[in-house]
Amino acid sequence: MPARRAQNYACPVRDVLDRVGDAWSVLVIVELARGPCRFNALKRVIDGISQRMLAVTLRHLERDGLVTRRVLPLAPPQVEYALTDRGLSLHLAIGTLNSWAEQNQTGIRESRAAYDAARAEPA
Amino acid sequence: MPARRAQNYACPVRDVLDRVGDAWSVLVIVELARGPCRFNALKRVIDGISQRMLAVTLRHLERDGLVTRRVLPLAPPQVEYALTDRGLSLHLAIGTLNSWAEQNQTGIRESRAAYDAARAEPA
DNA sequence: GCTATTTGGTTCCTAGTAGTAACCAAACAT
DNA sequence: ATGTTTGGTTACTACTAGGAACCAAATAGC
Repeated sequence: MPARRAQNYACPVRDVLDRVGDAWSVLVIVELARGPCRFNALKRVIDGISQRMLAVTLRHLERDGLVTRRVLPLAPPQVEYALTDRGLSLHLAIGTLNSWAEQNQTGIRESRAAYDAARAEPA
Repeated sequence: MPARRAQNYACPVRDVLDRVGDAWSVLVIVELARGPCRFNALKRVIDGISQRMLAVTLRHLERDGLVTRRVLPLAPPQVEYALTDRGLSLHLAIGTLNSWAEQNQTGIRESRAAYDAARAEPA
């Protein structure tokens, strides 16, 4: 368990990234930031996610108090998910990271290309 | 490749998280933000990391232009790693996330405990 | 009445990869 | 000449992320 030892490191960011570093959490949060949404609606809009991964992701977010789950007493029972205040504040924090990403993605792509090119031709 | 499809989603954050969401990258960046550092020095200070993971992590960061690698022409050749300006700016962006984590880690722990307790006793 | 579809999941299994352990090679020290 | 430091690479494994398939209830369609 190397990640555990890393947490002895007392680095709070690691906690966040353990939750949000996976492929889907951010996508779900961003989508829910637009407003509450039902399970299958989320599944449709987050293209490529499987039912299982959406369910797992939502459970995690719910457990951390980032998302609420509300079952509507309807015929085919509908479940509405929404961001909590905490989830909303995380969305803002992610926004910062997003800005950085937008400003730097071109530069990063160039760096990668240069790096790869340098190894490709060790002439 | 679900993560790929997710990137069609045109979500720049995902790019960042793909690089920085792993267990070690943030730790390395935080450590290098204190100043340049050699390979084994990093290995010693980042408790629990293996040689391979440190090497892999540094390669990734170098490829993205976040870290420079400088070989010192000494007897047992020493390699000094340092953050680039881009790496430094990422460190700042991570700082935001870190603040959020510090402010919310208590609340999150409580949410988790409450959630787990609720499932434990489905009385 | 019988089938199909929508709701929101859960179970089972596999493929991929994160991570560990072991090996490598040069140079200096003892 | 054996050991230790430097900075890795290679070979292997165990875990888990994630896809495919299944489940169950109710309404809609025919």
